[in-house]
Amino acid sequence: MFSKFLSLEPEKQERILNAALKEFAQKGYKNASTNEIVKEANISKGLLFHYFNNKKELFLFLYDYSLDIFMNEFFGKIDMNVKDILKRWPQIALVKIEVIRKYPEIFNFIVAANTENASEIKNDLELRNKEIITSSYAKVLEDIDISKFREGIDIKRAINIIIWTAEGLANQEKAKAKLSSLGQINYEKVLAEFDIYIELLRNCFYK
Amino acid sequence: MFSKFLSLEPEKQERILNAALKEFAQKGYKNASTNEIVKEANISKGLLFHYFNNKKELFLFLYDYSLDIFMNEFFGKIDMNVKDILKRWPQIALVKIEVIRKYPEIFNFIVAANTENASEIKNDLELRNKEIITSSYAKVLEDIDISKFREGIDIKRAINIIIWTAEGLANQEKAKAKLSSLGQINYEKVLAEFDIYIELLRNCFYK
Amino acid sequence: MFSKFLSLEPEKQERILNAALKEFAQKGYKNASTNEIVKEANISKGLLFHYFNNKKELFLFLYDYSLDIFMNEFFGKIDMNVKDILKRWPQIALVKIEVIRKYPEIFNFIVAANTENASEIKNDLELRNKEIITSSYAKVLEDIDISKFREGIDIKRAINIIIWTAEGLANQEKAKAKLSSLGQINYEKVLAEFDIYIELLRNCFYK
Amino acid sequence: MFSKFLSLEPEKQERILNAALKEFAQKGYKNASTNEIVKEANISKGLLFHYFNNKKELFLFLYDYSLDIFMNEFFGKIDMNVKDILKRWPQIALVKIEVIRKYPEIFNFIVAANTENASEIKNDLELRNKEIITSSYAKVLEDIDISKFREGIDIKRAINIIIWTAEGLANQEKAKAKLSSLGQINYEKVLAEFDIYIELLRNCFYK
DNA sequence: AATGAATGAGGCTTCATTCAT
DNA sequence: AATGAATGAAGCCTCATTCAT
Repeated sequence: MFSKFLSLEPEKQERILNAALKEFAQKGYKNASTNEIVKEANISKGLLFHYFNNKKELFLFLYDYSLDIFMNEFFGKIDMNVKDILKRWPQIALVKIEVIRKYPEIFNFIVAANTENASEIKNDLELRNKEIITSSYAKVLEDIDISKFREGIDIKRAINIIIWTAEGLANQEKAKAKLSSLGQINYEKVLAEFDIYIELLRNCFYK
Repeated sequence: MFSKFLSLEPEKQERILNAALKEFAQKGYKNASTNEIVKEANISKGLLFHYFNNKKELFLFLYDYSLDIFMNEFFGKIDMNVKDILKRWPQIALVKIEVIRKYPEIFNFIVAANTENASEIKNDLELRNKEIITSSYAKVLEDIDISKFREGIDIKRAINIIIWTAEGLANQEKAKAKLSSLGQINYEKVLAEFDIYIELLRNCFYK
Repeated sequence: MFSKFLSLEPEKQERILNAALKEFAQKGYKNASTNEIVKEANISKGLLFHYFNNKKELFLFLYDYSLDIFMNEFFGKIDMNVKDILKRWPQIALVKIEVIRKYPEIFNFIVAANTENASEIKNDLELRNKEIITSSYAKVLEDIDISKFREGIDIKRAINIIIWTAEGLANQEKAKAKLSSLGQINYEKVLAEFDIYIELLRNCFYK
Repeated sequence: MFSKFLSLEPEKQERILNAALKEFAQKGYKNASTNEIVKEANISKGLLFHYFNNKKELFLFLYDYSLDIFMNEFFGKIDMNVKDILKRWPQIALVKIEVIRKYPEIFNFIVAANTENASEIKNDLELRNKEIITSSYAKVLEDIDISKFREGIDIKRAINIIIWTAEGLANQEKAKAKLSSLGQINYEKVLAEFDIYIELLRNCFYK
């Protein structure tokens, strides 16, 4: 399908990927201009369509590519031997942070793609996400040791609370960072904060 | 600024607002067509620009207008005498549901506006949201009775967990509804589920 | 449908029609350029699409318009009181010549449209032609006096021979004109030639 | 001129010719895509232009090639010893049918090429046709026995009527076939009909 | 105030042709 | 001879915005 593009010299591939990633992340699908992409990538108009046929296929290629890199990196780094969810969870947060630090543009693109309204791609994105999200959640929660939960606790819902707390904290910190002058997240502080919440939840749910 | 528009006969004002609300909610900022808006509102092309100068100002006027209506209705209905956060919170959820049911188009528009990437409006939206969100959170959490919390509990963070759990549950149900055949949220079921989580959290945090 | 265009000042309408007629007649549907049309008509790009939505609708409007003018003029001038086919036929040929002389561009366009391969419009043209051609033939042959035919003559086929002879002659003369230096048909000569054929056929088929 | 192409292995030559023939016949000159041709022929883009320089020369080479094959086959099969035009003519029709059945793609291409409006090739086609048509007509009518014609008959014009009748009938049947569900010509029926017309004309023109 | 014709820049996409390998 | 990546002009069409009436 995209063999023409994939057999390109890596340097050029990257130039095109980065240009497209950046343009889509900044402006969204509809507003992104293929003109800008080719200008930034320093290739001709025709060449982009030689590789990707049309704007939509370029976008979806980029999405699959980004998700692939992100997920591989992510799951490659998680230690599934940690069975205690309150220990695995901080680990996952750490790994996620590392991956974002390693591929910031890719992460930006994925986030932007999912805060997107363009009807042309909505279905295709949802199709891809449905599968990925459910399978990722399952994987991340796989093989959790539930023996540590206090008796009488509704374990399924307790786990949900743990997850939502983690997400909530992450979003809060992101929002704070946006408001601050630097726009940068202080990861060390976040992790420390994270530990406090974990302790709080441990007292609630564990024996 | 928009005095010309505001001194219009109310019926015509509404026609224009509804047409624009609907178009933006359905298609997003960039994809929305001023042509469709004037056709739906049954006014001339020139008139729209006579009132609002350009598309962006129309959109932002609509956003301010929507937020205003929504917030007024929302805060008008909340009973601030309920000081127990685990009781106020379900109340807030109920009120939110009522307001959404009363102004579905306005709510759709606000949601759509915030899942929007168009670079032309991103900054302006964020500017508006920054202020609103922080002040709303403060208001909703005002005057909470913390005497019920067990001793030794980190109250500020416990409240955060409560909030994030509520948000997490809401998002989960929205996602479920999207995947289901109807696409409709069963509010009664959600509220029942909500109660279970509240009980779980009460056992954790309260005396 | 095309009310916007039709309520234009006639001078501008004509400018646009002529420009489009000429471009399509010269280059065929696919090869014709809307860019050239607007340049020739001295209007902006957007305006053409404001009137006609897209290239195909412009073309089909032109076709219906051309056929309408041509047919009205044509049938308006034929004297249906002439019942003898060998007299009506030269009359028809004469009328056709007159109409072509009056609207040469329109005739050129109709001919060009029908020597056209573009798949985008083939169906629409055939749809229009099927109806027009059968009804025209019927009208032109309506009420013919067959009492003059010799007994034993297969009248239906004899009439076909008469028609095909007329068409054959007309095509031959057109081809000759194309080869000559002027490219112009000498109508007087053609009519004289026509009379000779009519006499020949009268001797064959009539009492 | 095309020596490079002609010194190719015949199998490859044929692959290219058939691919191009098919594409042009189906889509017309302008609409035909050199991309599709090279894909179908399984050669590289560059090679096509190495052999034919450009699209136009490819098309005209194909036209000359097709006409050459068609005419050779056609004239090779006609029995010029049949001197009676009313007998030679059905023979010619039969031969034409045989050749079309033998080389359907070539015939399709020739027909399509001549119902083509593309300005780039119009002149070149007309140039080629002018010569071919006049010389073919002369050849086909060569050495006709005119002694059978009744005295007083204008023989040259009578022959024209015979020719036009044959053409008229052929076109009528083609049009009928197009409208029918199958789109196929029933050759046996056409030939029977042909015989009726020949008898009619024999009674008119022959002693 | 109100209209809607008119603009023209910019959008995506196609395609014959070239050229380095 | 043979490849196919690369070009860029030209194609059709959209759309916010302006302006004469």
